[in-house]
Amino acid sequence: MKKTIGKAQSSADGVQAVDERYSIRDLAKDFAVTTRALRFYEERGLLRPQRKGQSRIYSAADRVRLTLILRGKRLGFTLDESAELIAMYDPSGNNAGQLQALIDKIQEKQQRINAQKREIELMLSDLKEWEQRSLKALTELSRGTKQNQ
Amino acid sequence: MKKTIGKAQSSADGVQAVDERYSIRDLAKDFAVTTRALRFYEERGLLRPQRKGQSRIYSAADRVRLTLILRGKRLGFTLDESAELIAMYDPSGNNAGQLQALIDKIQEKQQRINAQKREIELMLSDLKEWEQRSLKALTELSRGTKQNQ
DNA sequence: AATAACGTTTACGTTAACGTAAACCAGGAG
DNA sequence: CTCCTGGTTTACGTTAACGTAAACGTTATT
Repeated sequence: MKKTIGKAQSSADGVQAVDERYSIRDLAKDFAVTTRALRFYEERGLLRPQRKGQSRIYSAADRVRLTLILRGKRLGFTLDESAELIAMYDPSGNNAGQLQALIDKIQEKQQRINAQKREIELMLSDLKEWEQRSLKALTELSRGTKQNQ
Repeated sequence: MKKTIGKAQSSADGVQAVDERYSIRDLAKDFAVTTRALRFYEERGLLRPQRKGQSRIYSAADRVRLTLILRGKRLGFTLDESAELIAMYDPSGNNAGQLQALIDKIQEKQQRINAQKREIELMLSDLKEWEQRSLKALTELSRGTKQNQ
């Protein structure tokens, strides 16, 4: 029932070679996105699958990237922001400065979310206060009409 | 130094008539939005200023609405959502069901925000873990090169 | 050979929330 | 009368993140 394409690679140059290969449909199904979206992410530089002829072939690394993209979306990042984040996550130009910058960027987002949280809490307490007042007004009104019910 | 237009209204029909009148520029300046935005909000039914000839005249009530619109934006609501919220806030079709629905809607948003908060906390703890590992790798590397610095 | 299933590229369409002119009116200053 | 300032309407432009064809190229199966 495994949906891998071709055969697994047992590369001679070590590390773990669990490099399964997925078609664009596989990824789309597994992550519940459209193929259009996947091609779009590639067009925007967020994914770089290999090619076998014309067709795209995605690796486990691509799945990780996609995971990050989608996580970014859930957090309200734009694709460009996610691109940045991924580039920093990537152990390519791996100096610690990048990592710290990444952390900073995410903490910024955290601030915004906390601010939102506070605002929405204020809004809710406002509303519940109103609710109390409305209820009180209603009961008084029903008393005014001499137990209408 | 008051930027009111014309004279204040002392309406005979009671309540508080602190109805100051503002031009579109006044509102724009006070809330740091463009006049274009204000006209746009009106076009979308979020504001309904009076007219004096062609010109729009905004009241204190309009300022409240605008406040809600902007608060909505900060919370990530679309204009349509804000429109709903404002309609519910508005003591026009004032039955308590509306109010409860409004509270529900906002609590939904609250859930989403809390979810985001959790996700971002996860991300951060992940990143900090990585950071530790990177640092450790670096120190070991420098020990390997026999205190290179 | 024909059909189906899956892939590709190219390109125009869509929604949201305004930005950015263009063209025009109204009234007060000089 | 002319110019400025500030307001108005109409309407096309813009960005983001894909959706939705259209037209066409592989295999594999019937």
